[in-house]
Amino acid sequence: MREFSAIKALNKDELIRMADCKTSFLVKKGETIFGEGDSLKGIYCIKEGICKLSKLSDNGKDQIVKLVKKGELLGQRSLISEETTNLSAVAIEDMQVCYIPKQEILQFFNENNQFSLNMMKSVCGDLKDADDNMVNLAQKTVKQRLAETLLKLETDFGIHEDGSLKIQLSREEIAGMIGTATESCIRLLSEFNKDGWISLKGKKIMITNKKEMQRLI
Amino acid sequence: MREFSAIKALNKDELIRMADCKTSFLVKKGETIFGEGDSLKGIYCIKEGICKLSKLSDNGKDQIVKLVKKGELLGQRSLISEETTNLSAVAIEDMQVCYIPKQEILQFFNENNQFSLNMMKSVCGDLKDADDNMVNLAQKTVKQRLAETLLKLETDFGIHEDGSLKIQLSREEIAGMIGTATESCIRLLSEFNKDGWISLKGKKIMITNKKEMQRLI
DNA sequence: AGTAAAACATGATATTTGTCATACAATTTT
DNA sequence: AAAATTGTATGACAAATATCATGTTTTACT
Repeated sequence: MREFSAIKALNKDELIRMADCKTSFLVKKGETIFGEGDSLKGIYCIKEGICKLSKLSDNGKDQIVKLVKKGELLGQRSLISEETTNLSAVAIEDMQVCYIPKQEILQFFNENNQFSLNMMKSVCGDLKDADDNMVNLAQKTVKQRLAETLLKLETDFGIHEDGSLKIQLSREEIAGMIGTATESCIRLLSEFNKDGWISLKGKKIMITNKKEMQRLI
Repeated sequence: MREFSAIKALNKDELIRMADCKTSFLVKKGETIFGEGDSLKGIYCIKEGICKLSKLSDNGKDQIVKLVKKGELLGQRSLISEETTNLSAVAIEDMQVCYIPKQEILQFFNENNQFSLNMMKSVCGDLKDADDNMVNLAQKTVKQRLAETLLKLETDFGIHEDGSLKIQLSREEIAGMIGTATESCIRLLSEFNKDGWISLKGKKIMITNKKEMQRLI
């Protein structure tokens, strides 16, 4: 029961604790948690790992809408709207995920207003991010978007001891975040590398001149 | 009191009815309801008219994120998140708007779960729209976005007896919706006109070949 | 009504970005 | 370990779009 009162606060740590009383399951890198158009009977809580929420466009490219990490929920929008999902969720690294049935969530809604309010805040946060993102996609150059995305990846997911980004994305995935062709993304990464803004060592990306990159945005 | 129970359902009509017990005020075309970064102490309910929610980008262009019409609320996101607004709200035509203080809204949240749930659904709907929009902005051509936007304007706001769009937007505003330069927008409208997909009579826009436009998207 | 300002339109040109082709490197499979 | 697949890289070119310039039309103003 202690865990159930914890979910009401919807803090990341507490949410994970609540999730502990659920049996979590492993989702391996590249595996799908749910696909576009699935109808969900509950939501998922991420106990470990990162996944991408993306939507396949008609031109065959996968646009990444959001990266979701430990302590966050997946599928709330669909559950609340009582619609099928508009996005797919695919693991970017191995994950531990647990499932909370719809029924249980609705019970929280009814029993505790603070829970509703917190859930609403979370969705509102997503909405703000989406709006900001829209403006960037519409008004900024690919170069600016790449710089901004790299900086955001650093702040959101941190760096290793050697300074390289902890999160590992393929060039195609980075392109999918900034909304450009993979080749363009690769080209710009090379350019940033030559300019000394970043340093590319194999798969690893290290931001070496944050100032200049921020100035570009 | 009947009106207060009505807001809990958050139907558009009922919401307007509730708003009736508030004194509404006139906002003239072009006037601002709130600007970016304002901190709101309540939300607005639109009883009549349409406004645009937009964000000014660094390049000086105004990106329109959403058009809001009769029966919809303004400022919920900011109120729920307890943050300053990230968008500005400007009237596109003369409006009748009424103001509901924060306190009153919070009371509804506490007293009635259905109200919370409905508010949440509304925000979730906005989030879905925003996500879809992101994908369009990132992956579709300006031409496709223009066609899609025109069709959406027709379904969302209807047409006059002569078949022309009821909503009147400047070329600059249309450009701001699809995320392009005003000149590019004008050029494409001319092209659509020449191709017989639309018909331009002064300010009026009439869609004359819906099929072809849908095929493009 | 006459003037100023804003909105609309279009051409010429530059820039950005996408596409296609090809090559090499890294990873996975057999 | 070899072969096959996938990811990364880069050049050449094409297409899309932005920018700048300029003219016309419409709207707003006093």
